[in-house]
Amino acid sequence: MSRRELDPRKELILKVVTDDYIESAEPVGSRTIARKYNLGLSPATIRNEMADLEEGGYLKQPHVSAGRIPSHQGYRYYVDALMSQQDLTEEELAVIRSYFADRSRELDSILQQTVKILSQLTRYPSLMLGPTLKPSIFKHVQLISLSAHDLLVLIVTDMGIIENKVIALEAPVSQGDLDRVSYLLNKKLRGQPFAKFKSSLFREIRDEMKADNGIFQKAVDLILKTMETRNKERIYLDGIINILDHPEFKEVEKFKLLMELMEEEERLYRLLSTRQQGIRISIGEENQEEAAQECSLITANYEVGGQVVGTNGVIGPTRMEYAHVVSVVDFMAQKLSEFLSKL
Amino acid sequence: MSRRELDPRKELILKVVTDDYIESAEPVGSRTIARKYNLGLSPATIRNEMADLEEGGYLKQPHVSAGRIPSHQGYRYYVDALMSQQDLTEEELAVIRSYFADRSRELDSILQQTVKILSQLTRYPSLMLGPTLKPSIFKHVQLISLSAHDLLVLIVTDMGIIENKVIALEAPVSQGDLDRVSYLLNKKLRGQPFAKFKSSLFREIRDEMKADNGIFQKAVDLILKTMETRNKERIYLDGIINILDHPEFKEVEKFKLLMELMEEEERLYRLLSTRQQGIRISIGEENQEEAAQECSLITANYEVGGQVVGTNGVIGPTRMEYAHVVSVVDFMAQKLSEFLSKL
DNA sequence: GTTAGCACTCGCAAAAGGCGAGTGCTAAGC
DNA sequence: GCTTAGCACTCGCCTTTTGCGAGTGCTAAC
Repeated sequence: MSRRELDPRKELILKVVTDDYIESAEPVGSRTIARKYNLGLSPATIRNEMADLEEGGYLKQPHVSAGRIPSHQGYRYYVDALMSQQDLTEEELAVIRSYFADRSRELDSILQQTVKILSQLTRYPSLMLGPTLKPSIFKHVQLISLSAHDLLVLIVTDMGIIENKVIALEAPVSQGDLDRVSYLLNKKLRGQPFAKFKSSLFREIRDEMKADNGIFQKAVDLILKTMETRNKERIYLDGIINILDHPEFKEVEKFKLLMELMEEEERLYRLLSTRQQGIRISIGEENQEEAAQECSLITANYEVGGQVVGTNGVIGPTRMEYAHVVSVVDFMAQKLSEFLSKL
Repeated sequence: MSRRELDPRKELILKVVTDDYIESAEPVGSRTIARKYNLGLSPATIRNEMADLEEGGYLKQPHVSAGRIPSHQGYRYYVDALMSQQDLTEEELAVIRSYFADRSRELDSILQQTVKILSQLTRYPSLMLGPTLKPSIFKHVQLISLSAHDLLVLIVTDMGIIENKVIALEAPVSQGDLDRVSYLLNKKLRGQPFAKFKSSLFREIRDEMKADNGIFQKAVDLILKTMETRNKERIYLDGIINILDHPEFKEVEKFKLLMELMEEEERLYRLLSTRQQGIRISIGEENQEEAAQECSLITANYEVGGQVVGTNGVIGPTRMEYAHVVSVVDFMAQKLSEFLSKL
């Protein structure tokens, strides 16, 4: 990316402007900088530099008689080259560590809690794309008769429940029969990684079933299809209110746009999903999603056994505490990876 | 309650004022009423009546030179005695009916969907308190080994999955052993209503287990405790953004208060939980919850086998379309009751 | 290249003014 | 005695005006 294309003094001023704006949410003027940051430069000099930075597209002025704020390009440069690394405080580390120390919960609530902690630590809305099935190991399938014609199918992986679906049957079946099917499926599949599930394996099972009992044909088909093409990963959200603490959302309309995005899983999914490794920062218009074009999104993928399985992240105004959030999101993804890998 | 304590003309005027204010969100004046509603009364007469209604506490003036709006007492009278019944439109009926016609989903997503439809039909945020365990029938328990020391416990009722928990074991156990325990528990419990679960039954099972295999003692204890004291019912939410369409929430602070409430399950639980039968309307300060004191809450309980198991409802400004929402919430609860009872 | 000085811009907040919807009161009418 | 026309009055709100101040760009001197 674009780095080291500005001379050191311009970089310094861009950094100071960005830092100050992130903190204050007010356009920052040359006087403020001179007074507050002791750079050994007069306001006039700073003004000249700022004019250059504006010409280069790194800063902009909301209106003529105001100070400067970073443009998207300015933020991008800041994030890529200027931002000072900010380590997590002891408290923050402690919160995350102690959270992951307690292991006796099921997957769903672990993820829900994770995203809650993420929003508490960053003070921004946070999101999470739940883990994919692929690298998991099949643990168990169970068919449970709910009524004469309804069948509950449970699929459990080494990480916990992944899928549960009710299937309507045409012909009634007894729990005993279901147990036999469950037993056979488990015998075939237990301990296998999902990644290995191939159509051939399913066909083999189906044929075996057919020989065994014809009436299960349809049910088994459905189950196998469920296993092959499972629903989208669940999306977890927390701390949406945090966004209201920032002046860029004081107008209800702005907030509403974002809130609408939050209520639509499909769009969130598109926003989050990427198999790119490591931390990802999308600033403003870099986001495809229109409602998020005045926002920045910081995400990191988490892994199980070296393979990316999900994403956690934080969304906020482009004027976001990048340094801090990057640290938290990164560390969180790391810990979550460790945690899930241990399961 | 207070009904028929106003003469018919005062009632008429209170009704007209309330209807108009609900629609327009603007204080309504005597001229407007005379012009718009053709009551055969001059503005002056209406003014006199309104002055009386204000003295009686049914109306109030936001400020001297404005029209009148209903007070909480006014809304209460309106709701109890004046509100005209508003039947659901054919479309609305169709939406709900066709929704409940499709049965092949699992409980959790049914409830999630229900609350979504509720908010779409009413255009207010809607809430739902998930069903309690009590009137359900135990269908299945399954112990699944996730790793050497982690055990997934699943409890399934006739309505679908209800509980799944990970339990840490001290000593490793094999899946085969777990299957045996599952089998025994199921033999004892399948088909029993949860309401019949008594400590004595559990003790009996535990004793039998003890004789069978000592190392399961602790696991079984945990499972039984889970069954006895299960977590709070889940709370479902949808359509929070709808509240932003109403001018009473145009100030972010007002909205934030409500949003904070929505993110705290504990408070929502207190707000919703009641075993009172039928429809319930809480207007403004009648709500205990402070954040909801400028709101009204309309809820109805749903039942399985004649026993109340959960609550669904809608929250909105006190200036709410009571008649319509009451119909929707009521019908929805009814259909949901039917649906769940059929399972 | 840096900086002091200065005229200029312009958003914003407070003050001023005018409008209009709505009221209460009074007195006349049915 | 209830109803209503008439009228003076109130007061929130919208618009306009005004003044302030933060900030700028330019110029000229260092």
